[in-house]
Amino acid sequence: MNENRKRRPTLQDIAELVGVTKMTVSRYLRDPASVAEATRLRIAEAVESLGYIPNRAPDILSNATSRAIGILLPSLSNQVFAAVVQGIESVTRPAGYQTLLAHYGYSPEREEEQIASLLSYHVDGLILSDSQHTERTRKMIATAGIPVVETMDFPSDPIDMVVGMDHRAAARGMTNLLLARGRTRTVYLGARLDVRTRLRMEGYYDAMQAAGLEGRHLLTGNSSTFTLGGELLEQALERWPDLDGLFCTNDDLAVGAIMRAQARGIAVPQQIAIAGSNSLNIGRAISPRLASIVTPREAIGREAATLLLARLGGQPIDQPVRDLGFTLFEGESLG
Amino acid sequence: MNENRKRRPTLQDIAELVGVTKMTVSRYLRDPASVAEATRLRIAEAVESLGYIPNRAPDILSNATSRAIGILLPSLSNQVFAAVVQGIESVTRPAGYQTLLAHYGYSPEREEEQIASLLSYHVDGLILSDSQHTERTRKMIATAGIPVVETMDFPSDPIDMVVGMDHRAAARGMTNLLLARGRTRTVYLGARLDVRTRLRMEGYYDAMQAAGLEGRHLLTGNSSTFTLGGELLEQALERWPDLDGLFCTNDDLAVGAIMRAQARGIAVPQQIAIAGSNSLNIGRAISPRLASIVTPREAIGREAATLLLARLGGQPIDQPVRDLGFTLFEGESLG
DNA sequence: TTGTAGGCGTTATCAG
DNA sequence: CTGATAACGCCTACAA
Repeated sequence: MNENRKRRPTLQDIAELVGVTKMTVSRYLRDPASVAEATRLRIAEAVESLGYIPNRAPDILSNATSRAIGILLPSLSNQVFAAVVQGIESVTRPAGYQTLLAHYGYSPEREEEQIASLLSYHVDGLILSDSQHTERTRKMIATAGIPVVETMDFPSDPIDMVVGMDHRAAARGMTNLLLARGRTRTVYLGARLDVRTRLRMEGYYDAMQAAGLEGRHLLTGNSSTFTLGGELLEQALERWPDLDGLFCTNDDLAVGAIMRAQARGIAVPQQIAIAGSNSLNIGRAISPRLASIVTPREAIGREAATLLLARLGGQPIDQPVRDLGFTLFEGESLG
Repeated sequence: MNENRKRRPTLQDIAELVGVTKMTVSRYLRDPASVAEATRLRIAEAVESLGYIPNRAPDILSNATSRAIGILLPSLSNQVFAAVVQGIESVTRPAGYQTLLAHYGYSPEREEEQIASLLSYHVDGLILSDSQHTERTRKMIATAGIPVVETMDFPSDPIDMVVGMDHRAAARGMTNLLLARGRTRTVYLGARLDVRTRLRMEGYYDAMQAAGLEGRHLLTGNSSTFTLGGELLEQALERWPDLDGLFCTNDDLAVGAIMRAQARGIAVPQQIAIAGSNSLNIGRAISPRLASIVTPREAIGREAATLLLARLGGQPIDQPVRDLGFTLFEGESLG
């Protein structure tokens, strides 16, 4: 349907212009010093004038290698993953690896499609952001035989390498902080159920039960927004008028809850203590500053990329599962 | 260096397993009905058991077409572009087109690299998010001969098609709203200077000057964060203690400024009116609700993708530059 | 319904 | 330092 599209210049076109064979041009492109000076200058000129664009397809076809790695993100709108990508690329870019990004809206089926697509481009490795995958995803990865790093949490059945942190322990820690401040009627608020939300809820219940308290939670399938945090606060208050604390699965919900509380004249933290997770910038800007789990997301990205490149370089990996830990930021919202 | 990597199964492998030629397998994969039933079942089984992964390289190589379009994003952490991508994919996915995402941190040089990379994969079209490009970027795109849509603003020298809105007029409108509320000493706050920040500042000055007032602005090269909004507020107050309004280049800064003002006991909007741009969810969650320019970002994505696919389908484009307009949300932060 | 031949653009390999 | 040849995996075109 688009027969009129100009054919792109190839090595052959450059070669003809210069009067050498494409082989010489190919050499020039990979290492200019490998051709004679006179030839070099003429090729350089021809490449420039034709606006040559390299074509990866033949290379991929014959090498089955691409110097590209695929990154799978659950969501583009979650700040957390922007930081992970930054960490990854701080390692891959200097090493000359390209990154191909794909997102899948937290859906394992969509993740499968996206992985199939990346594999069809022969990426040399994959960095995943989830621990739940379809059977076909696992099989495709096994067939491709490329190294994989699962990031963020710890899969019960790892595909290959893992770089994560213990969300359950972190949530336990944060819940204990709330308990230490005397908050015994905390409610856990969760949105779109991804693995991390569930793990944090488990950590919350761990801590509550260890303290001899029953926990309470409110979940929704909607994706997290600030306004949703406000709505969940209202719902929680209606259901449990005596609540004295909120532990939110992320900072978006938590900040939304703080704002709604303040708008309604509920003092934070005096009447209700509020904690979040991920420690986004907005939690530092709001007053009171938001207590939050500090996730080492950029470090996770860096470490994942480092492991992957090490494996691609044939180095043995002594410790394929790495826990990057976490810290708790107490802020001013716990009382 | 990775000679031990398993070779992936090819059509040939499947064919040998089944006892047909790869041509038959190829046909089966594209249209199972085109193969005899008995053959079909045996091929299906073999495909499954080998975990066959399609390989795009040969196809790209021989067709110079990929059914993929490249999307260039200035930043992964800016919510605005997540919405644009969603709009694009709501059109491209049903049409069977893949999207390849690349980001360039607002740097034209990095944009150039990323575009080169996408072109090397033979994307069929490009959707850009900026109007400033290097010379080489323009040349590469011309050489590739593929359709391009520039989105968000209106380039003075468009490459091809354009889907945007008038940021300058929008900023003029918002400034006029501030003026209508009697705010004559408004300051414009800008962060990392991209084209939109500059256009909005121009719109602000347009309106101030039309009202016979001198404008004031405070710019920084840092990227926008909520805490930065607070800091800029402080700086502005120090420099112009009499300021009665802030117009921020985006909602992040504006929300940060509101929070800092509130923490310092400055009433918004009574003492200082505050406006932002982009109309993110947080502006609706905060109290007072933030006045903001409502940018039709998802619509921009949809329209851009629709134009691009129309062109790829060979349809004539009657109107290659489209203005999707804007609205102003007054919220409660203007007084 | 299935098979054969040839080509897409590049690089590895071997010659000169 | 440069050239010739073959190969990568799939699809189009043609043939049986």
